[in-house]
Amino acid sequence: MPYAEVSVNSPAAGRSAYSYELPAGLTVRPGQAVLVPFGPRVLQGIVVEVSETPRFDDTRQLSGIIDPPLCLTPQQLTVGMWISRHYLAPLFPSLALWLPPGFERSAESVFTRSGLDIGEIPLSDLESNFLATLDTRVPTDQKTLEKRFGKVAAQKAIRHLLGHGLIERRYRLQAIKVKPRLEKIAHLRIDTEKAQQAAAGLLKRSPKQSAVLRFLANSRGRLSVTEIRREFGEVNAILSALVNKKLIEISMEESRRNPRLPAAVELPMAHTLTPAQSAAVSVVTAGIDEAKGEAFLLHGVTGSGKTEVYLHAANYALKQGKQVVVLVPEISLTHQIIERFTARFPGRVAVLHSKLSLGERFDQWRGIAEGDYDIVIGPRSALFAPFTNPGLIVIDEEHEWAYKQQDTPPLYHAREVARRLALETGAALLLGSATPDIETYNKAERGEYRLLELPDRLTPHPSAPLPPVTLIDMRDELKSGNLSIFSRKLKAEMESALKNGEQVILFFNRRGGATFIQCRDCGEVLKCRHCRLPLGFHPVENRLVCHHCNAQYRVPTVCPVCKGSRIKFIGLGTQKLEEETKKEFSGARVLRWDSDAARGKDSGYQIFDDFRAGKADILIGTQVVARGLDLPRVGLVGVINADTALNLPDFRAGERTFQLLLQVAGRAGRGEFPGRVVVQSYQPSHYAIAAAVAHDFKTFYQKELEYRKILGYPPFNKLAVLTVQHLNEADGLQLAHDLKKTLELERDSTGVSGIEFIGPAPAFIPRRRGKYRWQVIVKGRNIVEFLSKTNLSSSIGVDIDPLGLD
DNA sequence: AGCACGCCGACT
DNA sequence: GTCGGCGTGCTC
Repeated sequence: MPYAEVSVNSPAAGRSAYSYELPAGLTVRPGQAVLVPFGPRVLQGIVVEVSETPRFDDTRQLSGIIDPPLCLTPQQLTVGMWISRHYLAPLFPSLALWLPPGFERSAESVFTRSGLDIGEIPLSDLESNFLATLDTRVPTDQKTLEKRFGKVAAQKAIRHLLGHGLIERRYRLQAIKVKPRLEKIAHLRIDTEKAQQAAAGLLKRSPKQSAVLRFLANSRGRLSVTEIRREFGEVNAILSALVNKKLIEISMEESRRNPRLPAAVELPMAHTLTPAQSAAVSVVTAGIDEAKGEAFLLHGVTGSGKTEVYLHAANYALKQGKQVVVLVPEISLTHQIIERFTARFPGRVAVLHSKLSLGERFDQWRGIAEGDYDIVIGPRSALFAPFTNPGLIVIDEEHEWAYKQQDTPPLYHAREVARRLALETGAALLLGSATPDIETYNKAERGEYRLLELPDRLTPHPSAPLPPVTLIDMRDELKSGNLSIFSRKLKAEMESALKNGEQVILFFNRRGGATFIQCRDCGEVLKCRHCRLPLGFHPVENRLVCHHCNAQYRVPTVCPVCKGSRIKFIGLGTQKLEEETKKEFSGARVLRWDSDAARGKDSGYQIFDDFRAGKADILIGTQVVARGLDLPRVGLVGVINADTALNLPDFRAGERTFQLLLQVAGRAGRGEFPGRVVVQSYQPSHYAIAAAVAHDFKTFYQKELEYRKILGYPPFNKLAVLTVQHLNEADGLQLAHDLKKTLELERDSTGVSGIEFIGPAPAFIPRRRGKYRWQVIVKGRNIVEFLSKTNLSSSIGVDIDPLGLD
């Protein structure tokens, strides 16, 4: 008798599949979406395996196949299961990444009144009221009842009434969330020639009918009623007259909700490539042909034409009848790349992202599944587009942190999942960046990825070099009595740029602001004695705390290095910077673009467009202004505080700082004006800053790798963060200690070596939803293998390859 | 996530 | 004695 191992859509199912007996006559395939009984409910599930022997003795019968039928491909199934294994994530959500938007439906309770008489049973007013609202046949769902009687009261009443057998509970899946949209379509019942004749005949007596008929005939005999209405106004009577004359027919047809894509002019592929670009393209196209899932790292300085390489490689894959996935870090900031793809491949590009409505996302998904589109662009989730034969996966700005899923398991990294998907499907994987991730570059160096370089910058002036960078030591400014935010050099450069009609970008590094303490005389940042990571300040206890090992220190009054007394909390906001800028440059028009200013759906674009259109002279911004924005009138970029991000308690702080500085420097000199950059820093000799100023990725990479090696950070070890939560702070800490001890015992008893546990320490968000959170860091070679053998309680959060250790 | 089971305090 | 609070364990 056949059995199915099923991943069940219940938080309780965890990482395991459950065994079900197949009812006689029913066959299912691995990947199939099914319904299964789970406790008192019937839930959604995905078949992961079909076998003759169950993994569990006491099986129940599988309920049936979900309608309409849906089945993951073997590759999708394999990748989904890999995600669950590798990230120690629950199985169903890992597989569900492939499911159409709105597919997941949980079970809800519904109630009917039983035939039982109330008799002597004591009921409160609310309970009799509650009972009266229920029908004996038509069930009412719990949500409605909770809305009417209040959540707690309803639950109490349910319990009481159920206990006395006055009501009955059943379960059903939530209502379907999205349906295909139906649209009224008018089409001709006669050929277009006859329709033209009929229209001529109608011209005298019914001119409007005649016009509508001609309009239809001129539109290949098919139009939606909405379109006709847009042209002629209210047309219901006219259409029904035409229907009565048996000239046309009206039917309901499925239509697509189309998200608005940037309107783009069609552009041919004719663009000539530089020798470096065409060399890269031919290597990638060979990879597409070989279909072995090879990975390529395209390392190209800002403005070296990486997108053109993507476009040519994509064009090649499409010509082979294959599909293309293009991942971008955040959809809202990358509409330039969407524009270029839609211009080159009009009508073939689907966009999938969370700002679309559920209906739009559903329709894009269906369009992809039905072959209407063969390119998809979107953030990390676009990787899970339902392509049957992907030939190329592009990850633009592959170093970006947005590719790591945060908060909701599975906490996957799109780059790593794309690697698995490429290996499974044979698609070529193309990672692009001006500042590759250290781990990615390390893989390229070791030959796991193939390195492609674009060393030259393409600007209107073909040989324009990278913009010269001046590094200002802010300690010198202080010593010479300049207490302003602006160094003398930056101020002078800004004045001359403004006089020259150039635009200026001021980059302000928000990350790390006010969380660390620095000496304004020598630039020293207070660090943990054990971990060498900057200490965070906890105002409540007035103490300095290491977020790595939880060591605590008193706040010193003098600098431990230079004995100076000007120890300061670094705290400057963009708003303050805006004020200061307006004060110092009174004639200039200033715009601010940070996450506060860009809250609204489109206001980010708005600020960008305004600045690009020359409506302001100075743009002040945080991370967002560093992205790949093309602003041709920017001559000068000023970095207000290059080093604040260096002082985050995070081993990737150096990498992050380097990436940001290089990106922001790349904004200068992309058009009419020669670019230059002024970088202000309290730690100008730090290798991340020195290398960024020299535009020298290689040197930075080597220095950073040395540092990672000494401290045993990735790529030399793998990391995981385990988080425990508890309502009580001390109990939570105790739990975390217990966890660490259990894991240490486990490690020692199984003879595993090279794994260490650090902490417990407060999590970066030490309290969330009323619960205190403590974390234990796991560091070592085979930590995933080790952790999956231990049976961690499901209440412990696991983050494999965390972004930072903060 | 729910829900059942089961053990302790407040009350008829 | 009973009702009902929420700690613990289970769902093939």
